[in-house]
Amino acid sequence: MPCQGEGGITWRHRRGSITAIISPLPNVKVLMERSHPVTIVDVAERAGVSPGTVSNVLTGKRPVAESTRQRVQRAVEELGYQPNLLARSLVNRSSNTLGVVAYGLEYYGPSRTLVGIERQAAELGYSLLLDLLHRPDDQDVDAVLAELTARRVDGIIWAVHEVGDNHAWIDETRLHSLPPMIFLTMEQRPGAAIVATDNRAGARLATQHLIDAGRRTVGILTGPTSWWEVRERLAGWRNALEAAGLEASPALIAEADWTAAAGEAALKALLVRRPDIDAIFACNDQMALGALHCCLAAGRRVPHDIAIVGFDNTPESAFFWPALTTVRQHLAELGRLAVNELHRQIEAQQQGATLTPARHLLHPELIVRASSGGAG
Amino acid sequence: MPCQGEGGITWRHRRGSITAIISPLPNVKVLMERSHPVTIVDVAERAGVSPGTVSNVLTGKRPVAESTRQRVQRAVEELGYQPNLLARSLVNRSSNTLGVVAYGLEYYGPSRTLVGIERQAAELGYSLLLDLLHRPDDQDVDAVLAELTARRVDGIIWAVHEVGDNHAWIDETRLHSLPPMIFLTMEQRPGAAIVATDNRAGARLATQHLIDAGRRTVGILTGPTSWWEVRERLAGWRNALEAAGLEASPALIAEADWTAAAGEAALKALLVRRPDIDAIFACNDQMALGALHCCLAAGRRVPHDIAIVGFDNTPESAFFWPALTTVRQHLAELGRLAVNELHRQIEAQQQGATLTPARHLLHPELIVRASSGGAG
DNA sequence: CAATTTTCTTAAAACGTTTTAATCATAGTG
DNA sequence: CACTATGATTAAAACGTTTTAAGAAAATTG
Repeated sequence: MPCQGEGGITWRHRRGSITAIISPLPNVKVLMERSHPVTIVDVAERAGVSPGTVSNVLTGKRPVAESTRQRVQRAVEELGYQPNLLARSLVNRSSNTLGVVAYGLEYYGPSRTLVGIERQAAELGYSLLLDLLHRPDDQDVDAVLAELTARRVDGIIWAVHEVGDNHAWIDETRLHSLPPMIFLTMEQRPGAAIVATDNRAGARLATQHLIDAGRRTVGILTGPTSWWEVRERLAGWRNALEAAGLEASPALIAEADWTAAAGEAALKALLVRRPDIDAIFACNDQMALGALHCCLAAGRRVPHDIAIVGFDNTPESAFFWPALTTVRQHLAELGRLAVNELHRQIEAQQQGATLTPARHLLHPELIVRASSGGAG
Repeated sequence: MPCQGEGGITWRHRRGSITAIISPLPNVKVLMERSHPVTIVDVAERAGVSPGTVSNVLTGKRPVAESTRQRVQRAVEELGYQPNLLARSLVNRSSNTLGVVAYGLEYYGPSRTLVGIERQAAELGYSLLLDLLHRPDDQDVDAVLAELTARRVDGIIWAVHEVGDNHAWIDETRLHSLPPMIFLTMEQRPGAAIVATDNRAGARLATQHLIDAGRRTVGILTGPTSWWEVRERLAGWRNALEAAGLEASPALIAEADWTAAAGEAALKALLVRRPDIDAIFACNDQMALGALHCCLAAGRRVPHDIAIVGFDNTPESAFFWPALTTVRQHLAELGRLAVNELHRQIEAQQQGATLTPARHLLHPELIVRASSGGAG
């Protein structure tokens, strides 16, 4: 029978023992030279209780007498005990960790979204395991998913743009063997929760603004059409123009690769084909910058001869020359929402329920500046 | 004695059993309705060996007969077994994980660096645990460090700018209770390994370039001087000017907050004070953009009246008007180097050795474009 | 005051791996 | 053939937690 009180110790010492120097002053103890990280057993010994009781104090899941709680707390502090989350996760079958698979972190959108994800995750008590793809379309995705499940993440956020057929990577059966998962910017399909910006609405907003400003021949500068976002923005552009009875033909479309350099070149070629263009909707701010450059070089005044609208509202866009009218996405909010939704799914699953996967669409907003002539 | 061969099973079934449907076709087995994740014991049962042997096959750390290896491999595949890295980490006392503490991920530099970190980490087989600070200077850093050590990361990368006295957060005694750690962009001090861009050299490069172009009154547009990087760049600017016998007085310094907006305002004020300024070194590209804007608005021609050089070489900088001369850092390389160095420290520590902490300084390079008149 | 409930504690069994030391074949020696 | 190497395999003990079921002490009751 374990003896108690007076600091009696019944738990066996294992491995290197703790050398405690008890200073002459009462209640002041200095620990030195621990040869191994302190465990819950060490704390239990010092507090004269069982490991189970220490656990109860720490997790607060079950009642414990005030006096022993204090004794344990003091032992924890004196030893500088830090629980081993690996062990805890192992027995709990939950790591309090979310996996984030992302692409293009060096760009504005994804990094902003990641910040939102991290914040909300931290708020809900999750840690983040980060995996980056080097290309959106050709990578061994199985390896990263295997890695994440091997680490027993509670959920996965898929923040990779839908490009080409990469959405086929994770089919429904695959999804079945994975923890709860949420997709950012990916086309809706059964069994998967989604949080995304309404790209189509954003493009409509931009195009309608140009139409309202009296423009009649609105070209579009797109990213690669293998991207789902691009196809959505194209659709929005087409919608707005057709609704206004204006031309929305392929002849007005120039495809680039998201960069300012390519944007400049693509617009240059487009203007040769269609010198009558009096407005451009660029699918991101960088290509819009390239477009501004192109116009400047070609002697076309912005916005007098050509009005330009971008997409993203990067911080620099307000300082382009002229300042860029653009579409703002709520990127951090997107990330927060994704985490919240994922959290819901996780909790539901832990309680044995299954939620019907939600689908959130965030509405972008138009920021009017000089490049569209709209700022007056 | 455990019976072997013929698929004899000696390992007890625990929890929900595996229901295997053996199809009429030989060697084709379909598994259904597993009620629990498959463990190494399940694999062992199916292969008719002990868990220890399965472990030996999987880790390859000890020899195992070819025939049993194949039997185990097949069992692994048939069951779709995925090792539980939490359990493995627990017994190995190493999680194959690096903690990354970062700030300002929404900005160009940090996100680029993170990409470099992630790549090299993936290459070396580490997973990344990401923690973001919301501000560089006032946060409970203890909590994030505790979290990382609780998850038993093998090492920590500190990618937070040194601002104010935040370097005091992690003093040498604190460092002693942490896993190996490497600091990005932090002033050298004993006991800590460092990888950073040579900011001073970069600033010298930029300033010297302006001097060589015949400028005589070179102002500087800085970020907050509480940042270590800013103080370094200021020093480089001063070095170059003093070496050339030119003025480097406080009257030529304008402080802003890294944004284009503040850069524009700060330069405007500076030009009122010192209308004789004929060149500006801006401590990042965004403030340089603000500076361009300011000059444009004030009717000062760039580079004719004022030459401007930035810092960072953001992709957009080549498309500013005029195209921006700037200093390029090798940000991704910085991240890779940090991981490599940290990896060295980790390996050394695991072998009981201690490395003297290294200090890498990366040399930035000057990218000459139109804004300094240097492009011809 | 005996009987019963309530409140705290605890021993022991998980969780899913790896590792150590021991066992057991098998093959190689003299 | 007895003996020793050699190599493959295994039982059992870690790793550091939480949880379950049971037990002990204290508090409440009749």
